[in-house]
Amino acid sequence: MTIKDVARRAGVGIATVSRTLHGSSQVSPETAARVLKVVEELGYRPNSTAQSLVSGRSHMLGLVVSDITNPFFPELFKGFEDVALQNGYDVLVASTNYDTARTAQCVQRMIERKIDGVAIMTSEIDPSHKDTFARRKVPLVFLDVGRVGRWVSNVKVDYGAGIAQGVEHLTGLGHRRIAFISGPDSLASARERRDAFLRLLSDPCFGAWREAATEEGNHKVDGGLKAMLRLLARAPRPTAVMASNDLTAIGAMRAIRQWGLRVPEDISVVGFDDIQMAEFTEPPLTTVRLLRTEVARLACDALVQSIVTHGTGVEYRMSTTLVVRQSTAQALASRELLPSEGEPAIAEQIVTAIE
Amino acid sequence: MTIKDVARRAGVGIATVSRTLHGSSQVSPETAARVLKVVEELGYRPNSTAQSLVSGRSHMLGLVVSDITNPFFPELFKGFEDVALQNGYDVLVASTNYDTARTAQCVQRMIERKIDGVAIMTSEIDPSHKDTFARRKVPLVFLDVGRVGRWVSNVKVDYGAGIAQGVEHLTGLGHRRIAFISGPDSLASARERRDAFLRLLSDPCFGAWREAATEEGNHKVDGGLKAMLRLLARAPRPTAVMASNDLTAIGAMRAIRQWGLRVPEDISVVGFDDIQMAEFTEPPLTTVRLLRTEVARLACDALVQSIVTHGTGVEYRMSTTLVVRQSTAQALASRELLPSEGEPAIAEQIVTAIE
DNA sequence: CTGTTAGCGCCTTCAC
DNA sequence: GTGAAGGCGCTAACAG
Repeated sequence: MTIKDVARRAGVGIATVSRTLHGSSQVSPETAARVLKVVEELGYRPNSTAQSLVSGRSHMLGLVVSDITNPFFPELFKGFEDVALQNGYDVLVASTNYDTARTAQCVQRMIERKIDGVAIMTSEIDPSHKDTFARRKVPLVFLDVGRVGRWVSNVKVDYGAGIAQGVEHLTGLGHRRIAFISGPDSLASARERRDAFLRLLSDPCFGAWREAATEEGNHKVDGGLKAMLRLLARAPRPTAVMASNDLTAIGAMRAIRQWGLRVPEDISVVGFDDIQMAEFTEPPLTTVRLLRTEVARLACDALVQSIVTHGTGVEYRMSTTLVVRQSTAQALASRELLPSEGEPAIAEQIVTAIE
Repeated sequence: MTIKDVARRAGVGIATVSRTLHGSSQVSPETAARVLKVVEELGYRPNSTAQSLVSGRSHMLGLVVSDITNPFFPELFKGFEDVALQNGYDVLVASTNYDTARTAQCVQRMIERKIDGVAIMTSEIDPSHKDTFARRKVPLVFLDVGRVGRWVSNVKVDYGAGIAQGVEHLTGLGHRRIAFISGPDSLASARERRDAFLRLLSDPCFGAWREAATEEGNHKVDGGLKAMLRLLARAPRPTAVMASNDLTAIGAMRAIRQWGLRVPEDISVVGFDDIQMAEFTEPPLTTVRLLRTEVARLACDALVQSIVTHGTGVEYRMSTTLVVRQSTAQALASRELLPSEGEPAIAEQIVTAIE
C-alpha cells in the first residue's frame, strides 16, 4: 500500500497524489476529489519514514529526563506531549537514570533518528552532549541550565521569588525562627533555593537565627525526615520550616509527628513544587506551586520556535504561586517551646531506627 | 555526513562500509580497521531513517496509556523502557487522555511510523484500533484485556489471588466484618477485584455480612473517602476494609480519621498496588503489591518475542505480594463499636463539606 | 573479499 | 494541471 497504488487506482501520477495530499492548490478539484476518494477506499497512509528520509526531519521531539520515578515526571510529559502533538510532533522519551553510558546512548539514538529538537529536563547532563547536538543544529531547551544562544533555549524557574512566597507567608503568620531543609548540594537548582532563603534571612528581623537555619536533605522523604530531626534537637527549636521540595516537607512532617509534636499547631511546614500528593498528606501541605505542565509546555514551545526560526534560542521565565493548605498556622509567641527532658532520648531512638 | 563520505575517505565502496558497520565477517580485517578509523574520525552515524525505509521496521515500540497523571505511569514506563533499550528499541509514548480523537490520531501516527509493536496499557481502547494494527501485522500487547492470538499478547494480573492475600491477612488478624471499596464499575479490572472479594466472602464464617460489604469508589482519594464515610455510618460498622487500590485506601484512612477513629486500632485498612506514596502515609499502608515495572517488562518482552517469532502471541501471568505495614492490626473482638450518639451529625457535616 | 546496482516510499524540480 | 525522473541514505543481491 504505497503512493503508487493510489496513483494507479486513481489513474494519475504519483506526484499528483502527493500534491493533493499536501493540499497543493495546483491540482484541479476534480482530480483531487478522485484521488482523495481512492485514498479513503484504500485506507492509504503515507509512510512517514520515507517522508523523513526526503525531508531530513523526523517530526519527533526528544524529552530527556534523569529519573522517571521522579514524582512530577508525568506532568512534565503531559505538558510536553500536548504541545508537541498540537504542532504535529511525536515524543521520544529517554530516561538517563543518572547513567552516563545510557545517556550517551540516548543522545546517539536521537541523533541517528534525526530528531527535530530535544528538551533536556535534567541538570545532570554532560556538556559535551550539548555540543554534539548543537553541531548538528538540533534545537535544545534546558531547564534552569546554561545560557540561551543559537540552537539553545532555556526555561528558567524563578526559585528566588518562589522561596520568598513561602517565607513571606510564614513571616506573615508571625514566624521568625524559620528553618530551611535544602536539597542535595550537588543540584544547582537546590543551591539556588537555599541561597535565596539565606538571602531573605539576612533581614535584621531574623536576628542571629540565620546562622544555623538550614539543614541539608536530599529531596526525598528520608532526607527530609532526618534533617528535621536534627532541627528538632536544637534549642531554640524552629517554629516553622520551609522545605526545598514537597517530598522533603513530607519527611519533615513525619519527623515532627514522630517527635510528638503537631503540624501546624507546634511547627508550620511549607513545601515546594505542589506535587499531587501534597493535597493528600495529613495535614494537607501548604506549598509553593510550580506548574510543571506549564514548564514543559514552554519547553516544547521553545523547541518549536527554534525549529521554525532555524535556530533562534529563546528564554522563558516561569513563576510560582503559593498554595495555602493546612500545614501552616499562626505562630504562637507565647508558646516558646524548649526541648523537654524526655525528648533527646526519643530523638536518638528514632534516628537509630532510621539508619 | 553519509555513508558515501566514509566510503570515499576510506577508499572503499559504500557496501563495504555498510558491511563493516554490521560486523559482516566477509570484510578483511585491514579494510575493516581502515573503515572503522574513518568512521571514528568523521563521527559518522548511520541515518536510522534510511535504515528504516529499507527494512520497513522502525525499531520503535509504542506505549499507549490513558492518563499519564496516573500515579504508576512512571514505573510502567521505566520497566518498559529498560527492556526496550536492551533490545535496541526506542519508545514512543502516547497518552490518550480518554480522548477518542486523540487516540485515533496516535494510532495513525504509530502506523505511519511503522512502529514495530505497541503496548496498550489502558483498558479504554476502541477495539477497532486493535484490528487496524493486526491487519498491518503490528504486534500488540494488552494489560488484562482480551484473548491472546496471532499478533496479540497479554499480560494478565492475578487480581483474584491478590485480593485473597489481602483478605486472608485480615481474617488472620481475626477480622470478620471486612468491607470492600471497589473501583469504578466501568473498569473491568476493578470489577474483577470486587468479584474476587465477594467470592471470598461467600465463606460461611462471614455470615450475612457479605450482603452489604461493598461500596463503590472511583479509584481516587475522594471516592475512597466518600465510600468509607458511607461504610462508617453503618451498624454494625466494619472492623477492616480492603480497598480496590491505594488511592482509595488513602481516602478511606482520611475518612476514618475525620470520623474520629484510628487506623489501625479501630479499623484496619488494606490497599492494592503499593504505589510509592503507600510507604509514606500515616500510618504506612499495608497493601497488596503489584510490581508495575515488572508488568511493563513482561509487556515489552512479549512484544519483542512477538516480533522475532513473527506474530506469535504470548500470555504472561503476573502475581502479587502482600506488603504488611502499619495500617492493619489485630481485631479486638471485645471492641464492638457501635455508632455513638454524636456521630451521625459529624458524618453529615463531613459529607456536606466534601460535596 | 569488494564494488556496482537496484530499489525502499516519497517529494520536488522540470518539462509537457 | 500533471507526469516523469532524480535523488534522500542505506541495504542487499549480484557480479567480479
